[in-house]
Amino acid sequence: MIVSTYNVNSVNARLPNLLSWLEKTRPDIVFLQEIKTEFNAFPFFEINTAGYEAKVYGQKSYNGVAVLSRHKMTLVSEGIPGFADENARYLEVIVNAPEAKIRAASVYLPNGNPPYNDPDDESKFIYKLKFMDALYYHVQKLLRTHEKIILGGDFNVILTPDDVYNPELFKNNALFRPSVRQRLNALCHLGCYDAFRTLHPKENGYTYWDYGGRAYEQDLGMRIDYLFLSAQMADALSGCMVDKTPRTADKPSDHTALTAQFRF
DNA sequence: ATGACGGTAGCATACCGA
Repeated sequence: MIVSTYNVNSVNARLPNLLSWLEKTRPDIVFLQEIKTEFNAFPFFEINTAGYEAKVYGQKSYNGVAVLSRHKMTLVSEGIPGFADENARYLEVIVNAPEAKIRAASVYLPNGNPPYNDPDDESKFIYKLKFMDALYYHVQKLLRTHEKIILGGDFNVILTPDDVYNPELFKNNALFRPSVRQRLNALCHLGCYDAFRTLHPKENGYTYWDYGGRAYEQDLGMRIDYLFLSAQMADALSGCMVDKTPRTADKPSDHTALTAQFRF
């Protein structure tokens, strides 16, 4: 079984890129973030034709998450249960694959940096911390089920200095500040296994490169997209890789896909 | 600290992003 996460930076702007990658990779489950469209404008026809069912938690212009699956799935929750959020950032489903029943969630954490015109405004950062706290308590509950669980998405957190090209530059950035790193570490310590880092302790594993300044060509990137596994899911993990093909294709997202393989 | 760059809304330019 193949599971991927991909921040597409608009599913409609990325549709040819996404479809050719789906055809080539044939993942069983895909988590999408920043689809930047409401439910009614999601390209259901093209995705269904490619062989995928889609669950969509959309939003106009900003945010929006989806799960694609080649197997039957049922909706569990739009948004983190118990957390009032005006933005579409969390979508949880159950995928009934022939080899396993899997609880799966697409996650898009807030960025948290202040607007450029008001660098002292901490409100977005506070929202990020609250979102992370809500996610922590929800995942704590999920893990008590002892199910096969996978959370995938853009977590907007650089976990360690090895996960960014120049940690000094990001010292005060909302992606790297101690309070968000501490919170993502706490999530890991609940029993969420970082699929990529578990199998690749040395590789940088970057999943995002800025559009500008030839950042991709110089590998000036960061690792902010993750696949987190419950122990029951991690037991089946057989591979994990950053798939750079969608980032190298025409009209790329600024992120690329992260893919894991499982054998049950 | 600031701008490059790209996407959306909507028609000029503002907002968002990592």
